[in-house]
Amino acid sequence: MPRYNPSQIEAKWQNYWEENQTFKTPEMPQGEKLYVLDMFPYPSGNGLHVGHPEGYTATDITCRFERMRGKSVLHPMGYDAFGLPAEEHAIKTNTPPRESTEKNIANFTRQLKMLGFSYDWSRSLATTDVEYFKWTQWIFLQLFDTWFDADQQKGRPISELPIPEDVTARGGVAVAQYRDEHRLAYLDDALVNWCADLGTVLANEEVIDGRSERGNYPVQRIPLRQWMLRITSYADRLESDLDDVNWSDGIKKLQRDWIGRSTGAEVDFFIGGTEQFESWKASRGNEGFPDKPSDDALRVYTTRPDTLYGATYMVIAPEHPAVEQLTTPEQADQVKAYCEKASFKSDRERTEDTKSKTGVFTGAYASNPVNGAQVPIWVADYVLISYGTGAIMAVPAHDERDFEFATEFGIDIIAVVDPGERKGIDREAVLAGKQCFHGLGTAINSGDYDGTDTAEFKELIRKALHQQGTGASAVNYKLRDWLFSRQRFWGEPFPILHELDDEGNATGVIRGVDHADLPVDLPHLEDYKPHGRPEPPLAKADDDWLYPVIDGKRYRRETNTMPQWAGSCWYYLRYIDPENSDCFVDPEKEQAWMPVDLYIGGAEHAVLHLLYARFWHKVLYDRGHVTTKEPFQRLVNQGMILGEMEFTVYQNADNQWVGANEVSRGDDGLYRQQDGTEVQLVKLTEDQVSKKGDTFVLAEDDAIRVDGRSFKMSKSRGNVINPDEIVDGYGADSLRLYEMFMGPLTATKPWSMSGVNGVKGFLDRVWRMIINDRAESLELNEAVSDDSPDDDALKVLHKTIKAVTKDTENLDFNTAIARMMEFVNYFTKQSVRPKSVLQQFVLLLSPYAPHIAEELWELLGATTTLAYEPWPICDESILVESTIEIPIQIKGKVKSRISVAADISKDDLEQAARNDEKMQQLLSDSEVIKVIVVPGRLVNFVTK
RNA sequence: GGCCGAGUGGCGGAAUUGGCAGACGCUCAGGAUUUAAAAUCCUGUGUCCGUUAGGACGUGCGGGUUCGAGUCCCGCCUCGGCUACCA
Repeated sequence: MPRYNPSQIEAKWQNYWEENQTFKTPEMPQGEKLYVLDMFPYPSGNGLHVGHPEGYTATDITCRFERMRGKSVLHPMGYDAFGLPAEEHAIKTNTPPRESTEKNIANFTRQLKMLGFSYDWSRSLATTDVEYFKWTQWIFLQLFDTWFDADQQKGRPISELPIPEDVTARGGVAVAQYRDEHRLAYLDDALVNWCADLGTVLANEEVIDGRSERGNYPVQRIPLRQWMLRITSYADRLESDLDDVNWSDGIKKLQRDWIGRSTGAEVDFFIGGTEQFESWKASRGNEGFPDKPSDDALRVYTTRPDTLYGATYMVIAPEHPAVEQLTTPEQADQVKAYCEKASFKSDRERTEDTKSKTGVFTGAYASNPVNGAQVPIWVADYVLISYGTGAIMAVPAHDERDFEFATEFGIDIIAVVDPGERKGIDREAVLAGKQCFHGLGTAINSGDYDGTDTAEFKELIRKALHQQGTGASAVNYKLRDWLFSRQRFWGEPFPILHELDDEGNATGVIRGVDHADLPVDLPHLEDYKPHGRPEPPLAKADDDWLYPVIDGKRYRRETNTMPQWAGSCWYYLRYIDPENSDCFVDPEKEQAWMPVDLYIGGAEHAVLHLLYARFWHKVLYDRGHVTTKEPFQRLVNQGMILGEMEFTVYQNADNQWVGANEVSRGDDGLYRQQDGTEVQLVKLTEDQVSKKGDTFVLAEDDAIRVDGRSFKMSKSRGNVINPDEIVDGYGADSLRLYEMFMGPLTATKPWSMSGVNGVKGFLDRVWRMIINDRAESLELNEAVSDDSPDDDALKVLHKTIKAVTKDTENLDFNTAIARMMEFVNYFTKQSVRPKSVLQQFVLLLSPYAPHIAEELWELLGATTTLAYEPWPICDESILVESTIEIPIQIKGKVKSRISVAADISKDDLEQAARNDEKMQQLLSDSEVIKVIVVPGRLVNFVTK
């Protein structure tokens, strides 16, 4: 019986595509190009997750569709294979990381091929390939060789860095040091996030609530000399160039918020005592605002210079260099104790108690530059050393945090902004300093500025401060420089050498490895486990690797490795020219294929990966290696796929039901709120549940509330769906189709096994529409005919072509599939199914379910793949209807329908509506006061 | 706490510029076919009233604009995601 047999068909066509290299992409685009990119997966040991095929199917549909529309499509796939999990796994299973990584890659490749994606597999790459990371190292050397010219807003070769005379005068070592300080890749003693359990430092972005994102281990802040990338130099461009790309507003906003640009002013508060204040101010008036704060002033950053008159105290971070200088002898013990305590506090502890503010008075005062008022200087850990100047002027009347702090320590609160009368604000309380108001308003208690509104005040005070030399406009970013080194084995080695003196000590001179000597491969190590100390595992390499000698000079290799993000910052460029051994990408090919026209992936990469990749791209652009400012022209984030809907309720020890709304989670389990008795979670099947109002309840007792929702798939919850099993049971085409039919690509949606079954049912019907599944051998359904189609058949076909084309263009795959289902529902009812119509339909289906489509295409008479057949064209003239049905409303409610000529005039339509039998009846005893006629749409009578 | 997104049948979801709410699929029920089952096919499936004909209500809640609101405006509620002292 020739039933639809996906496993047989799918294997057959996957082999065909591979043998015929159907999807091999030409070196250079022929005709219009389209570069469609998936976020390449991390090849974990668990294999593919159903979230992967969601985005991959979406891009594959687009690629197959556009190929048929004649575009030259680049659609590659690879692996982001360096990183912590692979190394952790390798340690656990005692295998070399490369071995287990390669095994995982093989498994991923098998799974991806099993899904029938039209990748050009000859372009596949892994970030762990030595030939790949050779170029990752090369790009790092580009960063090392670049400084950022703030005037031109551009990265330039380090050789073009202007060296100040006084540096030149101090000799070659000073010049080299000056250069090192300005490179985009530089070494810095930074307070880093050290994670002892992982044995590495982590980027800020990898630390969540003071714990590691991977593994959830505690993270400590310690000072360590680390490689940093000067991404902050590019903050402005990373922000403003978002205007030019086609990304969702949500993702753009996430990136903007992460960059966190704010504008305001830096202001110096004099700390040399009241007597000298006037003379200090006078000298500042002459000399202007210095680039670096002088010793006699404390510099703050504020976004609200208009509230300067309300500054009743100042706060410096515990790590601020001026702490010691400012602290008076009487306060020394207290301040010292506070600062020590703050340094031991983990980030977690510091963020945990954001509600209660702590701090200590230094004993010192500063003079407010606008009026000479004396303000006390405090130390408090709610001010961060890493942002702004590490010091603030505190305006408790108009800043929530300062308000809390001032309330806690009984510091004056002086209102300087009058909110006026507005909803939700108690004006009297604000003016009395009893409530905080951070909005805009009118200045009060601000000397000559009284009565000015906030925006204008900002501008005036900025000018005044500039003139007086006590302040200047400033811009700050939440974005910090990127901590780029890791103390782990499984990453790209840095192509950097540290010069040694005769005793074998580092001289402080560093150099890049010559291009000719790239790649720097990882050394063989018997033991690469982390040991809880910041010394990287590569330090245990043989001397041959560790101590190269060049031109008689002995060097020690950099032993840190790059973070996992490195490889994913530029992989989209390598796909364009993956075999090139002279160059990371051929310039001609780069120009022809870039930018990426469509990039689809999960929103979890919305900030980090995309920001890092854009940063590298911009550096490569500045240095003339790529021709586009932005790498990814259009970005779409697929939604998360949740597990199957779960119904849960609770039971106490006596097996009595406890509603989901009555239960709370305690430290050691679940308990009933009312009496504190312990309860247990019970999973229910659908038939045990019914609906009452908006809530689910137990079918046997509708007083017991049942919780019904879907959860994120996770091993611990046991709701993970394995793509292998779906393909085994239903076929790859069903999996692809189901994931696209679930709902809009960007929406979060729950998995449903019966939904998969439903989609399989559709493919079965497609098969039977064309194939006689009751025959002994494979033959066409007897309804399939060579006759030319009648008008209705053509109408259904062209309606389908139109809708599927439009929906596919817009990535509205769920509705495109619905339209194809309608087509099949129509034609399975027809006893005559013209072959020409079915062929067109098979082409429409092919991007979605390519295997069955190829098979049916062949059975309908073709001898080669349909992958490059022209996409069906909708003939609009066929769709023109001569008569249409028009609803007739009374006061907006549909009361009747009439059938009229499609091109009926407005007046005739109204008359036809009035003539309708039912309308005459309904309108007979009421007065029509107005008639709305929308030709082609409706007629609406407004009656009294 | 802040920001973003979303609330439409039993479930997933459809609905040009405001213009016939519930396309398509699942589920469930009934029927046909079958010795029986599976598979398949047909019919029905928002709620309420009504035997039928038909009618009323209905897109989280409360208001508003409009001839007409799922869609626009104002005020709330709930859920999900991200973020968290960034001055």
